[in-house]
Amino acid sequence: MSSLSLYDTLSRATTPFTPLVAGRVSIYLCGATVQAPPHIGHVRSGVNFDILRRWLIASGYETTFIRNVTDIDDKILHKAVHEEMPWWAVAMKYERAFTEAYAALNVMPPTYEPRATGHITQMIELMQRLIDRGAAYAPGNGDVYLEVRTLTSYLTLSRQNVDDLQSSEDAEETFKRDPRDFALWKAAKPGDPSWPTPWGPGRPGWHLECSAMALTYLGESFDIHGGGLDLVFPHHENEIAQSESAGYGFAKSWMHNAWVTTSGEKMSKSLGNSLQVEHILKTVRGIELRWYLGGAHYRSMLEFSHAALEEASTSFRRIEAFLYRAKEILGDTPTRVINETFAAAMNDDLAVPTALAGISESLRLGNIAITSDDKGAIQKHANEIRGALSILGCDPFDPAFDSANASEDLTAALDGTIQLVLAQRASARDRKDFESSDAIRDGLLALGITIEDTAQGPRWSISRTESSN
RNA sequence: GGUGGAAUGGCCGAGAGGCGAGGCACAGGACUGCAAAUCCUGCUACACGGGUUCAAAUCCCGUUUCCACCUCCA
Repeated sequence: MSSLSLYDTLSRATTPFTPLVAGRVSIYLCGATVQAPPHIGHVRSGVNFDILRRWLIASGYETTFIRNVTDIDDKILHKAVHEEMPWWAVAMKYERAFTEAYAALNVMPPTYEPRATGHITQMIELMQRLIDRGAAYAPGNGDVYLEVRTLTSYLTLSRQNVDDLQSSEDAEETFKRDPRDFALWKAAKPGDPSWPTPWGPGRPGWHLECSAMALTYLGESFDIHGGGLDLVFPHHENEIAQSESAGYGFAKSWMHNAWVTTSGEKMSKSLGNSLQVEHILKTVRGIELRWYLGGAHYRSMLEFSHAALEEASTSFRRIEAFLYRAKEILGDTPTRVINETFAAAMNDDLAVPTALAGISESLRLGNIAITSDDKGAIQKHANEIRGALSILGCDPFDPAFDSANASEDLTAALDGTIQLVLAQRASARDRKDFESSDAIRDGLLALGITIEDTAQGPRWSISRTESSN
């Protein structure tokens, strides 16, 4: 069996993964800044790293997965003014929206989900340490800055030169010693929320929370730090600067997911609400959206289109239909088995698209096995397909998706009813009264019930009701 | 200006020196009373121009087009 290799943004290479502590993996993922409802780009990140996590767990690692919520930030404060709500109500509202979106897509809840505002003490301790070590300074107005010029290394992740950075226009009116210095802490302005510190009341800058929380939950160094590609600079560079200046090892490797784009462009620029998760979920089920988002390689741009989303839904339903049929024939839910083809693909930097080709092959063989009534082969392929889908978080038998379980009684009653109707149809067909038998089939179809005549007799299923867009 | 990424068949999307990834769509066939589902067959591409090589979608040089980041974006 192959072993896992992952691409590391820092070294720009795919190398064998070796955890700091044998058998254990620690991951910190930059989660949401809760200032707006999630769009599908946000949850792609969640899905991509959820697949990583599931694969690590399946590979036998004990996994600690921290995904933060940044619940204090300029944009949240602006939004609070705009929505005429307290900033903390805005943050909570959108945090819930993210939680719901993650749940709809079967993204496992993190081991812990720390909020920035719950870690002010840790941030103050970290700033004090940075000041003591001469890496940070408090100019006296209440701000605290990290002094970039004192760093022995900076911008190693994005491989830029400090001198090449375009400095911000408003640099002259700040208290910075150098325009590239960044704020660890911001002095309170009138009306802003603030917390007391040795340097005066204020609130966290953007980057500090992640360094403080990673230290709190994962320790001085940990295995993998993840996030969206756009966080490489400045967010992750500044996290590195803070944590390393404080004397901590910090992240051993870095993983970044690519964006979902529209018309070749990154989403945020011209985003209406049409690409919000909530809206997309009116056209496809969560499991189908996940299949779509997780199907592309995590480092490839995913060019969103409704047609492509529909295609993903179609192909997923085909796989799902096979699993349900297999379950009917076998009389038992398939188990989860990881075959070597799938494992090899996943071990190669989570090559999901390659893994998908393997699933297609299993599906074909599984369908052939159904035709030839080879129960052993049906079992084998159904198990392997379910095993693969479970890693991708798209297992139709997962309680998160398997709505049939929730209404067993109703399903049984409906099945009995349909069987009565199908008996009528069968006798019509025996009489060669196809007009009547087709009328029954069409009537059921109009109610959203699809009838298929198989070698094992007629089979019914509920068609998905298109709520359209 | 600096740093990265991308261009593959009607469409989506992998791969990274040699053996046609895969899917969707479409066409033909098998099966079927007809459908549906399923299977089989067909369609066979790597932005452009050079070069290296026995062999290039893949490596090298150049070009074009597009995208991103460069201090508060997943």
